[in-house]
Amino acid sequence: MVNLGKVLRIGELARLSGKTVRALHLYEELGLLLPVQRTRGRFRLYHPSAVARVEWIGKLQDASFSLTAIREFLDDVEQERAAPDAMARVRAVFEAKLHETREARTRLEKLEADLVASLVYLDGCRSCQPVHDSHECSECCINGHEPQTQPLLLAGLHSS
Amino acid sequence: MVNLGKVLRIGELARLSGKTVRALHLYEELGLLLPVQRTRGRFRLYHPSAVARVEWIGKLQDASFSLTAIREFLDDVEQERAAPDAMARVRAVFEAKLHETREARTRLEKLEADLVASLVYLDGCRSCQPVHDSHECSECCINGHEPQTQPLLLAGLHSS
DNA sequence: AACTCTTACCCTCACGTATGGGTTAAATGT
DNA sequence: ACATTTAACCCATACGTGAGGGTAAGAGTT
Repeated sequence: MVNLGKVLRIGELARLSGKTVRALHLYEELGLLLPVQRTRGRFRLYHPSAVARVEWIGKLQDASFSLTAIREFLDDVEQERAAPDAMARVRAVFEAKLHETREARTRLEKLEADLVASLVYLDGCRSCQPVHDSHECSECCINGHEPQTQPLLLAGLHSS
Repeated sequence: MVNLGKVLRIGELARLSGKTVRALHLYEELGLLLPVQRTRGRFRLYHPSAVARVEWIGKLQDASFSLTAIREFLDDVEQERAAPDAMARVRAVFEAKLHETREARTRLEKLEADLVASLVYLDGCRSCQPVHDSHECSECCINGHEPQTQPLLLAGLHSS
């Protein structure tokens, strides 16, 4: 946008990609991102395609690849262009990640249910608030109400 | 199991709760877990209910509460037994977490779709492998195939 | 003797934050 | 036309964070 011509400075790249300057420095340290050149004063200058590169890194991070894993991933692809199993490797990695993701989603769904159960339980508490003062209500809600039915997320509050 | 009577040592507590000794030490440093007493030789001795406490900590961690957040949570509940809004606070925290969780699940679902799309794309690649040698296929699969349709998770591989 | 526990220290990852200075581009002054 | 100032930007370096993992030397327990 600002640079109609060719290059971006790190701040622009940061804004366009949604990352911080610090993060981009780190990516360079780890060999994930290189400026096409530097100014005389050592300012980094990036090709516009760096935005896509950084966004790609972000995508893989969302997929919970570590930065070093992303680095290995790049190495694999760059150095094994001639190997017959390059794509097979990528496939394997993605398939493994897909399984992880499905498991993570299942865990999140369980957590959601736990949270809802806890909120329902606390709703029950609120209805007994008018009956006695709030000190007793705390006792009632945290310690009472038949301990077995207490949601897991509230079960640790009694024994300090 | 081993201690029929009263107390657990840290290793037993670790085994029963599925955490490491190191983690339990950390919880103590942060004020989340206290031994009922120590032996003359400073070995920590825990009440059996500590197992539930540790499991509760784990549950909240699964809900992506940080340990310091859990600490604040405990403070809130312990120090505000007399305050009328103690339960309201707990509710608020849980409701916020529920929203976060739903958002996280949505993100995971998007990620799952991305992964599936990438795998489908790679399947397409594999079908063109017999046509030419693997070097060219790598070029084809990573750089070719109409760039716009390339899944996001594969889009960063061309511009090194 | 064999096992468990203690404190203490360093390692990891993906950055955040702080320091103290250098660079660049634009606006102003002469 | 050239010089200076200014604001914004950037540099390298180093230390801090969270939630532990790992290891070691020594001391306690059975």
